[in-house]
Amino acid sequence: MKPRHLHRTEDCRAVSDILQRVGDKWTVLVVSQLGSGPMRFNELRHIVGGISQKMLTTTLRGLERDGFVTRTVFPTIPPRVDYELTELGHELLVPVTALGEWARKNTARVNEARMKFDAACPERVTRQRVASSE
Amino acid sequence: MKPRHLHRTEDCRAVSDILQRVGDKWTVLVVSQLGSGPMRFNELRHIVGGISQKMLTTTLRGLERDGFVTRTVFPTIPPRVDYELTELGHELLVPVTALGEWARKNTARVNEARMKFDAACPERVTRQRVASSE
DNA sequence: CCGTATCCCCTGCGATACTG
DNA sequence: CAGTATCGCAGGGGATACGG
Repeated sequence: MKPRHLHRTEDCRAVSDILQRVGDKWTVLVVSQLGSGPMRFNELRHIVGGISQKMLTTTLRGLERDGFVTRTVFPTIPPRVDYELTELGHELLVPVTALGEWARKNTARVNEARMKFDAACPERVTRQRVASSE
Repeated sequence: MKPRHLHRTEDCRAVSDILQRVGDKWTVLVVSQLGSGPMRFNELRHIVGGISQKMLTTTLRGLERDGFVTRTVFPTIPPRVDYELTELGHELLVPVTALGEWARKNTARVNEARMKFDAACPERVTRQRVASSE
């Protein structure tokens, strides 16, 4: 591993790749819930709320593929499937939770900035904050 | 603020919202570069590499709206526009960088998991991946 | 109960061309 | 130089219906 900070493009791509996994609509919500312990499909579905079974399946498949969760099938009737965070998944949860905490604390600031921006925006074209004059 | 951990849906929505900003294709790359100091439009465009002017504009607008960067126009000819991280932007960079570091360190593990999954996949998935066109 | 398959809309995003 | 406007495609993601 090179100690050089050449985050030009090469290295950042892979990082950006993982960041996008984290950033997609449901991943974080699902992983957060699984942080409390293993959970069944519909249990997860109910707790997350608003997620379709298609997207839950897709999300879980992605997480499984990336090695963040394990999928355990109990060949019973009715069938039962448990999802659980792997070691890697728990490790991921650390920086993700930190970011989540930051987000939670700063939501107000972001919303305020948005309202301010939207309020100054309506003319769209004349929205320039010039450096010197005006 | 309630001390209860009712991260059911209410709170997590806003968090997920910001997480998606962070997770979109270019935001992190742009913000990272701006972490080094203010930068001009094309300068940014060149360094990030592979981003279209449309997406750079869109990304920067979003970041500006959320209060993460400032946009300063110098009414000169040719025009010059500087983008710079705000205090909020710098603060965001902290947890984002932490997550980025984690991603950088664990890219190999994720890739390994992916290859393993893809290798073991055809047995459990009913439908095989058809050879893509080309 | 746990999925997969289909349809379909909507948006992200790239390519290109044009202004101030 | 720093955008905006328009087009077009590919993929995300919801609703629904069906299968093991």
